[in-house]
Amino acid sequence: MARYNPKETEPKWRQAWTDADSFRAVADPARPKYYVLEMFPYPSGRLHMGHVRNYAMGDVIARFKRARGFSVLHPMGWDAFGLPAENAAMERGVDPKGWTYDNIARMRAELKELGLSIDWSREFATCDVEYYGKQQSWFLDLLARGLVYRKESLVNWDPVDQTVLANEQVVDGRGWRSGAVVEKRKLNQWSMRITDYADQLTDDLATLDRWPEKVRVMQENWIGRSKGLKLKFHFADDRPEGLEVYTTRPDTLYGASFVGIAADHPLAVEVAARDPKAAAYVAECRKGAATEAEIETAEKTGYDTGLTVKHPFDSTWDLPVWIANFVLMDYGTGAIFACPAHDQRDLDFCRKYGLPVKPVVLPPGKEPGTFEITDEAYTGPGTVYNSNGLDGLSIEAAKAQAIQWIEAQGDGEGATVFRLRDWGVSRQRAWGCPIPVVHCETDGVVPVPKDQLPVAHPADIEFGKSGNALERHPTWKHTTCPKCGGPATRETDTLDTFVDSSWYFARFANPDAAEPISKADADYWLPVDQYIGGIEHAVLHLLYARFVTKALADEGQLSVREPFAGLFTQGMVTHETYRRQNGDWVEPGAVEVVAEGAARSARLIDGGEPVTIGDIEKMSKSKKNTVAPEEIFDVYGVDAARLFVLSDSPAERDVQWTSGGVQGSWRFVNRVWDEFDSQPEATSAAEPDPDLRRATHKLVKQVTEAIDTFRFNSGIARLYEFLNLLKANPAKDAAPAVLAARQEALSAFARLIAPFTPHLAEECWGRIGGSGMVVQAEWPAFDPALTEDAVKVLPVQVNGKRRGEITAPAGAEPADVEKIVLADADVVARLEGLTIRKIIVVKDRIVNIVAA
RNA sequence: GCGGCUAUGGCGGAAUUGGUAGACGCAACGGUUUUAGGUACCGUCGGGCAACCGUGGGGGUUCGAGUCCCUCUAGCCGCACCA
Repeated sequence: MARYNPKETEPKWRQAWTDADSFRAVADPARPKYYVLEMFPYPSGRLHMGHVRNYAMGDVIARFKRARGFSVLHPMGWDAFGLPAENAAMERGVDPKGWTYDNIARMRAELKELGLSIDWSREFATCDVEYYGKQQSWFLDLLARGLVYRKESLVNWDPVDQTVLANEQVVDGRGWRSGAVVEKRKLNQWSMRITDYADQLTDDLATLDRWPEKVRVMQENWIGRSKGLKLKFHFADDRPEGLEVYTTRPDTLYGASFVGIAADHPLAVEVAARDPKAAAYVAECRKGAATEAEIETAEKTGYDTGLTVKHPFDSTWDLPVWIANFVLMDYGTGAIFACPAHDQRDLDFCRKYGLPVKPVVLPPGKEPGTFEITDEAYTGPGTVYNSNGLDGLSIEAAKAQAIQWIEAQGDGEGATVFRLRDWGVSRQRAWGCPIPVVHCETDGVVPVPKDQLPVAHPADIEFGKSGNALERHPTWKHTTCPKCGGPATRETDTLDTFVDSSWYFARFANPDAAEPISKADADYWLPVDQYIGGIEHAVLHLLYARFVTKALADEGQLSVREPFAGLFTQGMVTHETYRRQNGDWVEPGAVEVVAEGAARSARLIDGGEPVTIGDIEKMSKSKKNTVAPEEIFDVYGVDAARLFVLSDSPAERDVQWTSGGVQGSWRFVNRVWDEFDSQPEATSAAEPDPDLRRATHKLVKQVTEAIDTFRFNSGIARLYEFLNLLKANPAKDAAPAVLAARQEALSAFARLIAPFTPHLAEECWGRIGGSGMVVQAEWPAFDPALTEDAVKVLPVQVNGKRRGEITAPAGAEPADVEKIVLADADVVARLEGLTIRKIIVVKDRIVNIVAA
């Protein structure tokens, strides 16, 4: 059997594609466009199996769409700013810029080895000054528009690393890197007004019908739109201003027991100023619970301020005002009214402090006299009662009525409240996009004029110490005010790296454009037709990109209002874990796994020490359960590796890497090559064998549909199946009809495997004398009439149990099928002693005889 | 607590969307070739001697259910004192 040699063929074909410039994206108005994009990588320095799977998926789609006549854009870039480069600088004393570009060079080479159909002419990194300078340009546009602002806000401050940390970088109250206890600090921070778009970002989710439901739900929850009432309670004493609360349950106002305010509420601060006990309670609350688990179990506590407010519908009814630890200052108005009967937290609180509990919603089927609240609040449907004018109304009607009354009284109005907060984009880090403003003593914050962009990093930036190297630089920040010409200092904060990735897809439309986004090119290419990436970006990156797209569309810089028409979230690559007796993790390459029947055990190859086989987990350095792609490429070639990560699991689920699995893919590669290699050069002019011919057309249909629906594993299974069929119809000593059918089959097969194993496909295509390269060939077409078998095997059931089968011509009428069935000896034997009640014939599918 | 998803052989998973459950692959077992093999090739492979039984458990709809409905259980993911 001819051995396939990927070491020879794979580099050869990659060079051929490069020479032919096969993957250059051309905005051809005569052809439909297709923009395929995988989330661009952080240049960590090495390619891992997760990259292989992610980019292989995108490549399947890109090659498939290209073959189907689309003008395809499939670009690649680098999400290159960020903390790891600065950490490397501190740990190893290297320059972040040099470190990053070295990593990019290494990873580019590795990615190119994957044989991806990428238009490399569009490549850029977000740390290229040509890129972040354009980002500064549109940042200034949003600033001018009021979508960017600066305000003092509470941030997580790491006192050792001297920087702000994102919430995700705070683990159990400590900085993830330094281990220092994180402080809350008030700092002037730049923010983007994403909350201005909260409604649109929610509403437009409904248009994203090619996004996973899961991601849409996550975004919807994250934005957290709720509709209710903002209502001002008047104080019982003669304080002029009222106390504003937010509620989604105005229907339960008659069930109110108290009004609760957050410990940080201005009123609480005021009370604390004159009441030492209140001050002590507020201080206690501020310490607060740090972890989620603590919040979960934290007891509801409160402090009675002694103040009272009047019930909005009954001026003789006074409600006490409590400071309560479960009321949050940064949601709604920082104050609530509590209805214990229909809210569990309020109930817990009222039971603890002996406050009244009055039900005002009667569950269906309950009597007013007998319904009682014990230790569980009732939040279900029902009819409002105990509520004067609202009595008898449904919850929805009572909400509307209460809001109407409050509005008529001038005490408030129906309001929409979001959980989404504005996006804080300031980072005290040098390795990021500088924020292009200066601070002038006379003119305050002044934007850098666009003709002075980019605001670039200084060349002699000194990393290697904690804190912001831009701040520390001796000269960089000193400049002159563009307005008055007087002395000024540059802003030394840089932008969150999520800003960098919030528009890169639009820059790919034309990475050389003078303006940030070439409108003409973006109008052709955008939106991204298929975006592929990890579920971990379900909220942050995907939400920011949607926001920036809308903001830039309102600026007139873009036409689309949604960046990604289709989204696919792929699963991870996992591997078994192994541990030595002392608990140390061991890499798979050092372990030999032995199977005795179903039982498996493992030991070190070197020395034979037994090792424990652990859980299957995401490949990670810390658990040492990684397999280096280049080692796999070296043994089996790129195609076998690509094939395996796509074939063994559905694309949205995790795939478990196994050495046996990739060997199976490698076997397939060889068997395919052997099949092509055994086909004689001479062509057969005979009429093709009809069965093989039909199987070929069926295969084309199945693989086409599988790729279209991201069911790569199923498509590959069909290819394996078909290869088995070819083996059963070998070229050796074949009849001319079979040889002719094989010609058609192999021609289709080479093109069908091309998205998955592109190098092998080229080699096979060349072997059977295909014209040009597979990358230039059209996707095979199928004749629908030939995708169905001419003769159908129909299972025959008696009372729903399979009792035999018959063959009938495709499309046979039920009456004719019945005749065949009733003439079948096996079936007749089964029916002995029974009376046939009914015969159900589903055309081309099944026969069921109902008999008793 | 709220929201979402999942459950099929020893394992990953298929199943024309209500019509032959277990395709395809891995592992295992048996064989052939080989000086040898952790190679390659061929074969067997849900359970049961069988009748039959089998898609997490229980119920239902239907001529027919892995697929639809109700209910329970287990696991995974996201959010979380959000008023």
